[in-house]
Amino acid sequence: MGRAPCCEKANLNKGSWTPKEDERLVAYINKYGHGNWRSLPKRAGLLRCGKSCRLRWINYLRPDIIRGNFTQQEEDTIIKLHGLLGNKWAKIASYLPGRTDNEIKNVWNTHLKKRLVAAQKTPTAAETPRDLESTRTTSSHATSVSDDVESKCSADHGEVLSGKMIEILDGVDSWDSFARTGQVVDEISTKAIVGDEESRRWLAYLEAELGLFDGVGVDEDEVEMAEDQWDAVRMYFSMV
DNA sequence: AATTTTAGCAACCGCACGTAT
DNA sequence: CATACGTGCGGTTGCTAAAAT
Repeated sequence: MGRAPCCEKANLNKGSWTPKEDERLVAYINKYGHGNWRSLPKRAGLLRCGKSCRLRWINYLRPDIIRGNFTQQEEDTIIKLHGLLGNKWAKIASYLPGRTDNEIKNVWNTHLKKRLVAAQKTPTAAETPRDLESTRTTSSHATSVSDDVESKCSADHGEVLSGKMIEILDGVDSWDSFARTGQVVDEISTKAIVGDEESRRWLAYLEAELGLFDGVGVDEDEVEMAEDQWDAVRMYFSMV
């Protein structure tokens, strides 16, 4: 038995959202919350599929979205997390507050993948072989990078390492966990990370947490991690 | 200036997973 | 336990703007 379609397709708008539709969706969610996405369009008076509304909200209309170019550090983080996690865009996004899985996926496919391929052919100061080496601590998850780079990424360090790292990643629970360590004390800061300083500290935390960037820029005094989280990291390195 | 090609991005589609019944 | 349903994720498509010819 096939599943019923997620929504009645007839007479629903598709394609780009109009400002009017955006306005209506934002107004509704601000007032009532999204609740059940499937029934939201009808309640909000939108001729859209619930999935379409959800996507539009998550990727574009959410107030805590950071729009604009990715910083070098964000790009480095994506490259290295992709090396560990593969095409787990949602997981990667959870380590980059304000960025969406869709956006990260697009950046990867349009910029970073090409850069990695180019860097592999002609290593530069920015993408040295050592830099690339750190991305090769990866797993079988990776499937979408160019075959050349991807095969290199998956070959060297094996399943056990990445598996344990992923366990730690799951344990750390990304941004929310960071917030709970006391780096971010209030709900507003947690939900609307826009300050450079906040982002920088978060990325430093991430670096320390994952051993990214080969220790560059990591300052343990500044990055106060919960003791049990440091324990997880120490345990990881003792296992490797 | 007109046309073609390429790059970037928003959105759609189908599947998988978790949960309720 | 089986089924239906809601949600989230990842792959892919298609539109638009910019760059190249």
